[in-house]
Amino acid sequence: MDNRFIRKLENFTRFSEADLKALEDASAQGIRRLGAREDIVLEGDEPRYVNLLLEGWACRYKQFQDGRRQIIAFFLPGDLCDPHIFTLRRMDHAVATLTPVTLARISQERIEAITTASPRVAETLWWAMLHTTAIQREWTVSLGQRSAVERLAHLFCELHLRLRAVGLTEATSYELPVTQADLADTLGLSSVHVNRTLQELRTSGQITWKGRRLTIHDLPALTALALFDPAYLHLDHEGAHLDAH
Amino acid sequence: MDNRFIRKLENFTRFSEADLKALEDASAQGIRRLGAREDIVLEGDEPRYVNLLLEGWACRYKQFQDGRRQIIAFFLPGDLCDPHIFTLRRMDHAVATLTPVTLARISQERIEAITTASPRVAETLWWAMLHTTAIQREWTVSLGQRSAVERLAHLFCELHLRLRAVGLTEATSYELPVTQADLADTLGLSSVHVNRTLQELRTSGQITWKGRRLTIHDLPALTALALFDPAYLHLDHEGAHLDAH
DNA sequence: CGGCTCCTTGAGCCCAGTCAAAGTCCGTGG
DNA sequence: CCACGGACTTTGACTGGGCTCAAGGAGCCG
Repeated sequence: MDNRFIRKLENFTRFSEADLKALEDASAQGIRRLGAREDIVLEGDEPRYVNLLLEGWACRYKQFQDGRRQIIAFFLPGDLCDPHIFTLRRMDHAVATLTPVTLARISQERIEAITTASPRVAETLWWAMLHTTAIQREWTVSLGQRSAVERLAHLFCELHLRLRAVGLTEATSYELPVTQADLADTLGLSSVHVNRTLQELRTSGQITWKGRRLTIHDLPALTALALFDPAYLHLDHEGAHLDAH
Repeated sequence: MDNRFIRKLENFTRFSEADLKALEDASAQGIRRLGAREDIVLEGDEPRYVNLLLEGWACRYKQFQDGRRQIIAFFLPGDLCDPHIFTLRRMDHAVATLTPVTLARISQERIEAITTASPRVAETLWWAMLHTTAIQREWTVSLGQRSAVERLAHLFCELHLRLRAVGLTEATSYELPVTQADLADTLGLSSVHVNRTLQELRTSGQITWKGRRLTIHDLPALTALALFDPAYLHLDHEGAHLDAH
């Protein structure tokens, strides 16, 4: 299966044929391709569509007048930006691509149609939203309490599991198509310090990061260093009681 | 009106008599009183009820084995903890009181009943959840990009508007019933540094904080210092098109 | 009045930031 | 196939915001 969206959602529950068809149809609507570092949604925009990321990486961010920028979240393939965003009048943050991406645009009506048609799908979109907010909380914890190495290690562990959930990892490695400056804006560090912290992880033999591919050499050790507990991702088939068949 | 919950929700839309009755009834269920610094929900618990905070302050938090603690969110009177939390199997964080509180416990069935009975109420609970996650994003920005003074100033501005939305401010002041250590765990600072930063705000004439009451002497100046933009709180009657009558 | 808890202050240190320059990689065009 | 340019990474030297440790003060409650 190459539909990362459905693949992600099936980490919660297994769909029926009808569910699958409805989700496939929804993710084939309004396909757009964008290049790297393009804005998808601007702060202040009126929400018009739900954007579904099919390929590539994007991010939420907020930027101050003085240039400081915080990346608030990463969108990975299969991630849906805010299924209920229509309730709000204006976007309070921006969304931009990090790499070239493929997006689907899903209308409010279609979201309503597929959730009305299947309570299982409705519940699963709820789950996706709770999963997203749980990540946001964990980022709050990282920025508030973790040191530079811990933050970096934690992010690498999180990305490993999120990408694995959509089939985008090899055994111990994955594509990490962002710059050190992006990581700096994500982790609340300077890019110089991200660079030095990466070297610390490299020389201690924890990771390799060459030509966009990150390899984790000792995941248990990195997990311990990061104080990483995967429970908050809720990727462990928690909707088993809703499974089809 | 002394129902802070309804008062908060009416910052989004105006309810009908039937909506009001349903919400009043829901917030009168399973009333509990707890003292200061008691846990309401533990990390790892199975979610059983939605907790509605009627009086007092509480917080979400996460704590590491080594003692580091991050307060992830404040719950103020009228705040509802996670209306859809039942979808998840286990809590990935804890909730505790900061002051003595009064809580209502709302069951999953009742939440479903009132949202099914009134699409307006359903939409408003959606709004409340989006409001909460927007605050979480802004805290991410604060911890990632704002300096100590800016973080403190930003928090004071945010609390001012959130408390005003439920009628808990005087013109320029409000009750701030937390310790400097709590603020430290919220802002990712040490309590010593919070103390020094508070003095900076005091000696520059921005605030007074005596006997639990915080007074902001020049809100525009504090807003500017904090780079505070209230848009993310979405407290500006954004559901006007849904108003009853 | 004794004993909490919380706040305040001082001294010294360190993690991470800033500034600046050089090195590397990669795509593009001649 | 090489030269160029731009984006990104790496390194060095220095600075500073915020941390730690520690002790003393203030307020409050029984």
